[in-house]
Amino acid sequence: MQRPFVHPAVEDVTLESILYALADPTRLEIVKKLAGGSCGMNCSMAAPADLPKSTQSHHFQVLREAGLIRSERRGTEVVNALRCAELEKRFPGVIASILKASEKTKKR
Amino acid sequence: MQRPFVHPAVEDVTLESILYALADPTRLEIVKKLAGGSCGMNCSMAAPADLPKSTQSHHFQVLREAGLIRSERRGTEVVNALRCAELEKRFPGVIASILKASEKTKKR
DNA sequence: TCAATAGTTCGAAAATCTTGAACTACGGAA
DNA sequence: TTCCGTAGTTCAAGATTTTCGAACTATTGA
Repeated sequence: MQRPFVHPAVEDVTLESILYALADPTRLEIVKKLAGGSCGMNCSMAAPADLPKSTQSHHFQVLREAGLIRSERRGTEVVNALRCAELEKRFPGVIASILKASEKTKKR
Repeated sequence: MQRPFVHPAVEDVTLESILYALADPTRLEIVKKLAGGSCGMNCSMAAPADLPKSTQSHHFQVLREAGLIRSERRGTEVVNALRCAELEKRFPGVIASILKASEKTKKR
């Protein structure tokens, strides 16, 4: 827990890592939830309720390393936030259109 | 080879299957190549040159079942084409923005 | 009819993912 | 301050996916 989080610079974020991160249903779920709330969210808040913590942790790591989220330790918890603005600048429309599409799709 | 190809109806295509299919570097490469040419392309044409045929075949199957491409047998070969228009209607901007982003990224 | 081309199928080795168990860090209570 | 609970991480191994060689099928052209 002491190791600081590593976030890639926006210019180092690759499209592929983004797609890879979003291709997992659980991670897409997390991203959707983060996109919903305006401010950051801790891990257990953003992840599906029944997901084992070790799996949670793994998914957040993938999202972080892909450059999709920014994580910050706040006491005992970790606050995660989507890097929307930066990513929109780097890959215009990609995240936005995916999030929009995912909203339309979810009511099923 | 006799089995006919199965293509999902547009309305059955899921965002997740699309993202999953595109998240693989090889498959993204294939999709980019298909998006480049205006008409269909056979498998070996669209796939990276050195990719084993069995792997090729697998990737095309994934793309097909995800709903990204439509494949048709033409004599001994299979002609593949992106289902752009349909997908644009179902998931506006998703494929387009990804393709655009991938162009920007590729020059490296 | 035969050979060549284009792709598919199968099975097994290699690579990834998932998760329980044990652990670390921090904050609050006593 | 020490102890407990909460939040998250790490590790290792079992489960799942991917990859790809080898053998196969279909179709075309000679």
